[in-house]
Amino acid sequence: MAATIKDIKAETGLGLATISKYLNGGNVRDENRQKIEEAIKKLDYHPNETARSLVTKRTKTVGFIVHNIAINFSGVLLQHASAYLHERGYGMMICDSNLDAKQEAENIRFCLDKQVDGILLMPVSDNPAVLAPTVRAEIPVVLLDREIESDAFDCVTIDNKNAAERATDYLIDNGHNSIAVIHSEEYTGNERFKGFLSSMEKAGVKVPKQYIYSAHVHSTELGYNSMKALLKLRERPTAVVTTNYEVSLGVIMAMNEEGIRCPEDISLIGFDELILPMVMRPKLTLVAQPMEDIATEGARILLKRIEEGNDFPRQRMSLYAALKEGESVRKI
Amino acid sequence: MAATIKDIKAETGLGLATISKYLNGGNVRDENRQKIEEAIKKLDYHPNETARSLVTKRTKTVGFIVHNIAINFSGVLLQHASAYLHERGYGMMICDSNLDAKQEAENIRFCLDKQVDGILLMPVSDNPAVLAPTVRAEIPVVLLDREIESDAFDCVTIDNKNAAERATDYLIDNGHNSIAVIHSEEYTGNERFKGFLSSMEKAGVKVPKQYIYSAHVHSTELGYNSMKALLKLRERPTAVVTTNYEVSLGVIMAMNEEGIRCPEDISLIGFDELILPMVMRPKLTLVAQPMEDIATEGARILLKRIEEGNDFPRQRMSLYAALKEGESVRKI
DNA sequence: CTGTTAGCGCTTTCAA
DNA sequence: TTGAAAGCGCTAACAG
Repeated sequence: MAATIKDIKAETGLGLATISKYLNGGNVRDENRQKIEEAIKKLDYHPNETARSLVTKRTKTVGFIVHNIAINFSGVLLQHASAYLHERGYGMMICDSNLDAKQEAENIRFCLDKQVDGILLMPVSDNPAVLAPTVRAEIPVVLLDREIESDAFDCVTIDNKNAAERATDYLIDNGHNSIAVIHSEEYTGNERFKGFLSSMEKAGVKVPKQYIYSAHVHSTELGYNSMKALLKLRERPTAVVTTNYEVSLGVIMAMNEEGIRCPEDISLIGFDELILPMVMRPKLTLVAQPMEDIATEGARILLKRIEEGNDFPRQRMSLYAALKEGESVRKI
Repeated sequence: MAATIKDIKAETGLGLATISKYLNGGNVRDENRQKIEEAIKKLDYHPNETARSLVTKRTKTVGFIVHNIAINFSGVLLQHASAYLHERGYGMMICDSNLDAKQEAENIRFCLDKQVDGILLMPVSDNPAVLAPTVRAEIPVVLLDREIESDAFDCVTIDNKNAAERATDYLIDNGHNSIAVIHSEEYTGNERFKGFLSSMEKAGVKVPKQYIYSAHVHSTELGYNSMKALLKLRERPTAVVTTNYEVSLGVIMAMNEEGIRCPEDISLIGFDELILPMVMRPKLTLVAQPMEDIATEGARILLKRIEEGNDFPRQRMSLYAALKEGESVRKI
């Protein structure tokens, strides 16, 4: 059996309170401090965090609920959030919603039952109702990557619409006006689609229906199938905008299979500076999300709410995402 | 404040023990069962898992310590392990060692302090000493992906040496005998390197020194730099074996930059069936690790030890990794 | 600065 | 089946 504070008491002859005080950084007479430290070493004592949590009502653990843990984007966010939290003594309970709103709701309940101090959520659902239990439990939630229509939660996203608009502007500035778009109907996909439309409208270019592809969620298949379809058209677009990393991969697959060269035959612009766009040839021109900032800002806000209470206004951060020029866009 | 079992007691007039029994699936008179269920609904009661853990000495949480959470391979393992564990009511506390042995040791301590019931570890260090604290705490550990020289821990890996040997055999069968290898000095890198050498020896082919590249850890840079160096040689190899996914990416980057065609100019064979090899052209020929099996077998063994105790022998599973033919190897 | 005491919310004997 | 009581390991008044 692991040593408890009582064993330290027996070993040192001191009172429980003194030992507890020492453990929590309080002032203890030097002589006693030494005794305690010796006993701790001798007995290999480590405080039981469960017991501690029961009385402090703090678990020093936050839940991180991810819409899809298998994708690279999540891994990078996880990495930065986890580094930030660990440095501050917090652990991270991870839950994968697997793109399923029902699983997401279960995950929220799960985290609450585990008494997490707060939740970092990359939402699947856009329904604020799924978060109702967190409100009742008075557990703060920070939304990452996607927003939910509700002023009850902090959130950290990028300027999705604007970023997509700038990306499309870039194509137009390079002489393109026959541009297709492949997007999802998720939050980010929709916002980015809006940005695309806005740019096209601004430029006075009409977008034919057969140049718009979409599906419920972002996926490699969506990109692949859409690109295949686009290539069957009599009038092919000269450029394609994708609203997500996986979609870009699918598009590239399809282009490769059909022997289409990029950017000579068709230009491409996408999202997210993950490993592939750097490895690919040509280098993909893309909108680079500040992933580290999204993660650490989200974690920072969450810890602030946990440790300083709720008496500051909701934070809705929209970070700037820069366009990084690669070689996948041809000047016409 | 959240409702407690005492509130249920007050609401129903029943004893604490009866309610607790109900919560834990015991037999309760139908009439009382109804009362309890009503009260639970009315008060929105959820058992406090922290309190529960304190008395049962079970947190129903396992630690998952990953050598590097940012890479795709980890994400996929995480996905499968998390699905398996959640289904069985277990949570997952995640820690990233960031390829640093010191952080790994801290993570182990962290998990132990959080009273996890068991640990899934993708190790950075190959020193069994880092695991000493888990032995003292009598917390079971299952090693994933990499082994540690010690008969104290279960582990689930693939037949690394054999897989690399088969991959190299494949090159040789296709007429190659001028083959370079790029590996890390980590466990998997070394094992796979051994397999490479074994195959070459079997075929009676000598490997010149300048065809062997290595570094401490697997990385895109290692692949990139090594390939660049290889391409400067007067006598270039006709094929390259890499011992890891990231390394392959680096190799491909270098080939692209130098305008080397694969497999026409140089053939390539690598590890791990993640997204890139499927998107690339040509499709990469590779050793596909059974990632789902690694994760779920590891989790299965861990839960078995947690729930059934330590009275069964150490498990050292070495799963078979199949060679998947792509188009990156040319027949000579 | 130190020690006693009373819980945190739950499970678990044990007797009824 | 039920309930009273003890206690998991710790912190937090409070009095000394």
